[in-house]
Amino acid sequence: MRAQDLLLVTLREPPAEAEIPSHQWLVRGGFIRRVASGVYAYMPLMWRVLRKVEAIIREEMDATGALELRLPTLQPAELWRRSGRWDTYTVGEGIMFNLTDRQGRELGLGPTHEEVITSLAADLIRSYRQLPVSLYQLQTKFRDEIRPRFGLMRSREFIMKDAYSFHGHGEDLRRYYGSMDQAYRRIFARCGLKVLAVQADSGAIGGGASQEFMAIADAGEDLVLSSGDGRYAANQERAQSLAPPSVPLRVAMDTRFATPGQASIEAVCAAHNLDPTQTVKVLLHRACFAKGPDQPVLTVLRGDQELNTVKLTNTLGPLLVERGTILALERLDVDTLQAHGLQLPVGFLGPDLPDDAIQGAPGLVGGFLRIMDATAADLAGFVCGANVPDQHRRVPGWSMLGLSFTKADVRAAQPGDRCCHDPGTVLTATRGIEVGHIFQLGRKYSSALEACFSNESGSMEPMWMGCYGIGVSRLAQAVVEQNHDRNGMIWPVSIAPFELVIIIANGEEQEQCRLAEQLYGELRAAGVDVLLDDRVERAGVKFKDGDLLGIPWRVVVGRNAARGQIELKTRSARDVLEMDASRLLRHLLPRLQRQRRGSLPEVEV
RNA sequence: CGGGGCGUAGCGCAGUUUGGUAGCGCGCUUGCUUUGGGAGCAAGAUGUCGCAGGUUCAAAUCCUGUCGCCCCGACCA
Repeated sequence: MRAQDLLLVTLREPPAEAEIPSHQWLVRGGFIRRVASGVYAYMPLMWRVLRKVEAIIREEMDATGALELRLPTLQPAELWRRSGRWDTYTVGEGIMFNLTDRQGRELGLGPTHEEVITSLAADLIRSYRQLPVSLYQLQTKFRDEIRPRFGLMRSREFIMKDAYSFHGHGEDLRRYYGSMDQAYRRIFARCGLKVLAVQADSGAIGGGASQEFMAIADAGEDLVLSSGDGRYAANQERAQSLAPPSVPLRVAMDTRFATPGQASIEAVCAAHNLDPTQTVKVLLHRACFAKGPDQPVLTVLRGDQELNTVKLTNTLGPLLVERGTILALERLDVDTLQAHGLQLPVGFLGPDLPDDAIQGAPGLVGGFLRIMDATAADLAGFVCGANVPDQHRRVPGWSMLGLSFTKADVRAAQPGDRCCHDPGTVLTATRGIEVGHIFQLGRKYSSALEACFSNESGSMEPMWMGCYGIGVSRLAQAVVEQNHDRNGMIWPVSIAPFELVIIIANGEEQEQCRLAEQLYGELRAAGVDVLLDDRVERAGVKFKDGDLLGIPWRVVVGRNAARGQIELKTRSARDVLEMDASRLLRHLLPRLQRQRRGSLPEVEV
């Protein structure tokens, strides 16, 4: 490709819309252009990168025995109602773009494809003899993100690889899940991405075991907690740890004491010489369900602990199965309570807050569902609010309150906490970008959509399913986030838009042009993905653009062209190798061959 | 959805407080010079000041409404 023909438009200044380096560089380099909030055009350079990423994914997916296909983006609501996700995805999370056609039929733009693939599998798969089957596609997905951010990192239209596998028994699902785990590690390594595999929450997809692949980056939106020994890593949404021990508090008898204006744990502790671990905190939420009334929830944690709302949500679902999926969990703080016309002594609430405290609030029916975290349950004596303004209470033990709680792990693990598998090690925090997620779905969707097969003994049973996603466009940007310097991007050879750029230092020098054209032809003939910068620009501009675009190899044909001398340089290193042009291919090709495989360990033949 | 901010040339921005001929830098066009790290000089082109109403002799500027975008929070595969 010649730079003249590339419609290369680079920007000297970062656009105002871009916050993080990868977003700035991609826009400055002319790789992407914003069309609407969270909607981007992939320009020719970006498209070359994406196609290389896709090629790597195809190779590795095919190697697991998966079959590529293409499913529709436009999907009928009826299918989503059968799995019970239409409401979750449209009304609840509101993440699915949906529309009504001219005949009044409701449709959604696919944010994911479990429903479609499962109904197809139900049609096509009849017998255990046809299993296992794994299907995948590379396709545009649509999600109406509340707040699109960071270019391709969180966009409303993006490219995703999604795969779905069907199995005759759980053991085969786990086997294939393991091989997808390995395939994913190979894909990311080949793309030059440093990832951390972590235990994850399954979220709205649901199901059993799941693992996320996090590209390590400060700009990442997820917090990963991992142990120094490499044996444990989890998304904070899901992470478990040992809370610090509490400071014992001996309470002889149930007493109230005045805490004027001390509406926070810190204030109470400071004024009465208490440790936060000697207190309990009470949080109120409203849980909204697909069916039935909203549920008031009262959660009790030890005073020094924070609530993990994902864990709380996951706890509530099974407790109230009859109300269907949880659509929202809303914190009832001072402002919200006032908006509902409730006057509660916020800051002075106790675990025994009576049910009638919230009577009269619109939409809320019945008493509290009371959830208690183990950190609170383990306390013998503790201090809590007395449900009266400016008063707290010393309680000798939980039996005093005569209440029944559902016990659950709802605390947020924190960096510095001791690990469950080895209290001698502690968790450290890393930020990550979720580039892949694999799930063992089990039979959730196959049961809902009646995707059954006849097993060896002739009886019908739902198939076991797994699903496996990679954010393709996000991955490409994550590579830039991990690989850039102050001059621009630094692409790994395996997914670079071009492997090598030839810069003609002075386009008016006949010798330079002639030698550059000759090398361009030779490199192309040798199968090298080469860009010839033949633009009528000064050398400085071409050098700057070459750095900005991050093309991994650079050949400069300049003042020594008449003597047949060129310069060879890599984007990442400073040193320049001056050599005779005739030696270029012999020097370059073996190195390129190695780099095209990405950072995979060498395989001996 | 709550809070904050911004919409002026392709990009980055000033001008708005205090109403009075539409500006700057980069980019673009032409010419000459220059030619190894985003060149110099000269001449030029480019705007429905987001949109719609209103106030006024006069609106980028004041008022009302509306649309879009960004940031923080909430939320989030």
